[in-house]
Amino acid sequence: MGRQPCCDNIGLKRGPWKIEEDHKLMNFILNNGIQCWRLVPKLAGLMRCGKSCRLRWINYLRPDLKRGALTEAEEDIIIKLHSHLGNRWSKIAAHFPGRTDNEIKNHWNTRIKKKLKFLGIDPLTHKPIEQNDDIKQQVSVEIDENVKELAEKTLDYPREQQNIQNSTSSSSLNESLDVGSSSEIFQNSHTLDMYNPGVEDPFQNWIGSPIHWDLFDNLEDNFL
DNA sequence: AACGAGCACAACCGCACGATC
DNA sequence: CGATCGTGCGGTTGTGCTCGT
Repeated sequence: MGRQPCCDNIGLKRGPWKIEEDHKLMNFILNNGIQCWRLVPKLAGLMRCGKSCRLRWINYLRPDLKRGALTEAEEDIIIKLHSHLGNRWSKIAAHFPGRTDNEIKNHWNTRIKKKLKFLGIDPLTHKPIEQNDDIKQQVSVEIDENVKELAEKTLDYPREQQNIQNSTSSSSLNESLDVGSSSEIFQNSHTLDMYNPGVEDPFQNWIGSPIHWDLFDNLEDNFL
């Protein structure tokens, strides 16, 4: 009883995809479409399981994928969405056409999580981490001293900083995003910096306020 | 130049769920 | 109505690259 595995692993290739394999899969799907993932590798002449082909297509080969690092603004939206949706990466990714759930999940685990922890925010609850007073004070001092360094080194921030600092207008922030729906989301929600009028550096303001999440609440209807 | 640590990302695994038989 | 199938999802692991020593 129980489910059969999606494929027997006998004779099937695993590990990183080669360019020839990518070409085979890409050509097959572009010419024939996707009827049944299980049949795709057989018909395309690949020694992979259907699941592996599906993953490769979704996360890497799809023509509509957006390449490049996630922007600071996209990170903000991800954090907000995560506070509402939790680890439902596919739901979060649905707000970023061209981005994959895997990509967002990886970005969360490798960068945003650390960023939040560093700022004293629990990535799970999105609330300030409970600490005794001594530790709180110590962490607070460390954060103050390291905020700039964090922004400059850890977060690949300067590029975005330039974009943001060059203008306080929402349109400029939108221009700093790639075209696509995240940009549209920002246009619809009048951008995040509308909540901090007059603040030249939204990032500095953001990290100084653990309850910054409240500022996002008005955006909820636009997202959910 | 060689090595190891840390990091980012690609890929795999196992489970859940809806559809179909 | 239960068994099976196909697919999607989230957690985890593997791999390759970069950087510091």
